[in-house]
Amino acid sequence: MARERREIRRIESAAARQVTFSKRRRGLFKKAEELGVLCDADVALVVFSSTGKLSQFGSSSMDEIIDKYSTHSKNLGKSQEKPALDLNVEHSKYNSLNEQLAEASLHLRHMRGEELAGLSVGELQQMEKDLETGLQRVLCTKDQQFMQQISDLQQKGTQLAEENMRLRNQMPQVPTAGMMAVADTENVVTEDVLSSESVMTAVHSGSSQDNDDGSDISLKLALPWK
Amino acid sequence: MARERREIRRIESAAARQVTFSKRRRGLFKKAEELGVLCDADVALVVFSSTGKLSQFGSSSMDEIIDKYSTHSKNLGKSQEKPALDLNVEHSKYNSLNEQLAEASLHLRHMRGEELAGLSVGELQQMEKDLETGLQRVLCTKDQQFMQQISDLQQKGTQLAEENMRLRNQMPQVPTAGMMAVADTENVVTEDVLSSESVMTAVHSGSSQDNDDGSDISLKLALPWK
DNA sequence: AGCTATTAATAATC
DNA sequence: TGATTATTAATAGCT
Repeated sequence: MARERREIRRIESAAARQVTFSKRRRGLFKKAEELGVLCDADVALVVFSSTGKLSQFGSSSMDEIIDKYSTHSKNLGKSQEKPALDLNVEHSKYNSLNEQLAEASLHLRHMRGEELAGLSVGELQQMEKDLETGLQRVLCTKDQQFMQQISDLQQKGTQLAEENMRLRNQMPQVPTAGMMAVADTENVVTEDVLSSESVMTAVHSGSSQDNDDGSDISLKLALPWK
Repeated sequence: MARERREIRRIESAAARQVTFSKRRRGLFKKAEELGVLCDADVALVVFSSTGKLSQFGSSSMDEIIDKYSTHSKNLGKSQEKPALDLNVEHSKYNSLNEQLAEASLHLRHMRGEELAGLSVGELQQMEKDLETGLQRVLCTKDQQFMQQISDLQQKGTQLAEENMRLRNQMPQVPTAGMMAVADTENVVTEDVLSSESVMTAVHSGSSQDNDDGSDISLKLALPWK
């Protein structure tokens, strides 16, 4: 990469060696960093110059990467000086952890939609859409039922409140404290729980029939509550 | 250094990333070796691919260089004891942390709907499960809130019903048809909408009046919803 | 340290 | 994965 090709041999001249070291070291670190960034890799680089000077680079924490390395290399054969049983156990644990990490990484990539050779995007999307639609429908139904229950309850509450009012009005005397409290409660009930649906339009039939039916229905809904 | 300049950013496509990783890794290792030879330097290079695969290079013994590095770095702060056991403990901690971090990060991105290019059937299913779980939790929360609303309404309804009863009992005469209707309603109400909370005790006033009023009320309530 | 002439690395493509 | 090639990046030899 230069005016002239250079043989890959130890540079005898200390000065030239130093110069080349500086230049190439910079290039090497740059490359290391680029690899780490581009390929989402963990890179650890340690360089001791011939003068003993230390340079280092780690895409993340140096110690972390080195620890990881140690774990791997231990797993792959080398028996440490103090191959205590505990150590071996620890090693296998580390091994397991590492495997899990790799697996998790793979799993994550899949989740990210990467490395999906077999499936077509359209198929996947269709599947997702279908599932989502199904879930949405279930949700809607459930919500509607809840809404209905609430509506019914509200209706029931309003009905009872009005009934209370009527009873109170019919009762010339005997106003008790309990009644007062109830009155308050009624007001609260009247407040909208489902604002969107509480556009109650008051309509009255001039005549009064079918009362029983209406009340029966009301009763049915009300019963469940204690 | 190629057909086109490439931004130094994480390559999203796993396939492309893998290809680039292979090429650049080779280049990096070559450069590392050349630096070691040309400049008589000690070079240690450790690379973990995004899949967790380990690659390493050492101009001399890896462990030797790493030891040297450790010695150097020790001076600059951290005290690394010789007790391998402690180191191992540290390693496992590190690994565990890494795993958790990576997993959390992945899940987050996934939840956000990011990085979903393509998936295998198996992986898709898992994704769906995860998504469903998230949805389920949202649903549960929503349901709980609905339940709470219903519960509150039921309480109010019960309170009102009891008040009605009290009022009725206090009213010696003037028993109207409407009252009867209400009484029926109460009975029906006893059916469970929320079985857990439906312990309504049925109490009836002997008299029955106010039929007309009751019907009016029913109509009012019924109209709004439907 | 800068500056090029060259070589080496490599991104895109097959 | 490997080979090919057009380009870019790295860098050897000088100043």
